[in-house]
Amino acid sequence: MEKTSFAQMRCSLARTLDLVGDWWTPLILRDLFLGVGRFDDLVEDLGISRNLLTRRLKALQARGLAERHAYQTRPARFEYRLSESGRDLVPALLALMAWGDRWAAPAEGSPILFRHDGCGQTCLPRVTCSGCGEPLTAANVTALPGPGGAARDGTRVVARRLAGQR
Amino acid sequence: MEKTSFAQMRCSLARTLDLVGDWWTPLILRDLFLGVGRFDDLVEDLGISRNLLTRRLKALQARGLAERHAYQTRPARFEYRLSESGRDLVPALLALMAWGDRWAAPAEGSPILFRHDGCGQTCLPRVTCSGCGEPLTAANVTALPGPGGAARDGTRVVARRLAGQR
DNA sequence: AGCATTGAGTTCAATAATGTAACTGACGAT
DNA sequence: ATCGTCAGTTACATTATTGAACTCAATGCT
Repeated sequence: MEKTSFAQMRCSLARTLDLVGDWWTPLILRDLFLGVGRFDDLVEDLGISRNLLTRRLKALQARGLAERHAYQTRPARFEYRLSESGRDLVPALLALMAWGDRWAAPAEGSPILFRHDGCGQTCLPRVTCSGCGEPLTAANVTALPGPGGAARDGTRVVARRLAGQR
Repeated sequence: MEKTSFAQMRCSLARTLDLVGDWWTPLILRDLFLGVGRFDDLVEDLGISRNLLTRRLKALQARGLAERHAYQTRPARFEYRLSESGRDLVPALLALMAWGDRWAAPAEGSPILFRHDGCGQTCLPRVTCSGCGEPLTAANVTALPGPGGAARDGTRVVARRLAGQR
């Protein structure tokens, strides 16, 4: 009766969630991105319990999203940093933040803004098509069966539908 | 000793996770987007237990991300659909899927592809700056304090750092 | 009419995950 | 010699998730 793993599902969203979908994990990644990487700072910033933070950080290292670096010896002290794959996840986190700004922002306004250094402006992250650069929406994208599709747990019905059967 | 709520945190990512960050919830939203909206179809597709699906669907309705529609009467039968805010979340889910395609894809390749109807091409969702259209990365965005920032649980340390104190 | 089937859930018991709080242990500072 | 900091552990209570069986109303089949 283990918690169901999404790792074997034939769906890239499921596999992503298996790696970073745990409660607290995206917030930890956000903090690492923002430069909050020490154990006690994370505890204070998030209000997460210490034992759970320990487990999450170990899992993030095991999964390759974060790395543990000693920033001093005697006494040995460590901080956590994003790995390459962790940094690559940041834009997706920004997209989730942008949704929160639109649909769940506090009355006081956005707590954190982001500046795009390229153009210097405070920006809204948008999800766009790599081909033409236009914004993607639920209304203008169509799902197609991919090469790795299969009717397994996680996409049993979806795979049938995409294949055109029922 | 309740599960910690992220709803009151002064961070749009935390507030987003409070609404859709539960285990299974993003996969349910994916299925609703793909047109799998009936109770038994969701159970079969995902392999989720029925009582948990009941809870998740009720929560999604309560939070305004999904709606319950009768598609026939006598006998009364229902299906779930994305609301406006739920549809608006789809691009962020696509961004997460794109990350999974890069970092956690099965050997067989992407299970599902998406076509952007505007340009007709199979596309990679990218997160870009609304101002200039360039892709956002962890390296080219800088966090700034926003109007709703506050040193509360969730951003206690981050808010201090952004404000320039330590 | 009698019985199996379908859709949309409930109920129940066992196991896993999370939260709270106190504790450890190696230093360094007063 | 004691206090404080950092980076965790340990123990225990409370929720969550799982798996399986069960309900209930309305048809469809024979």
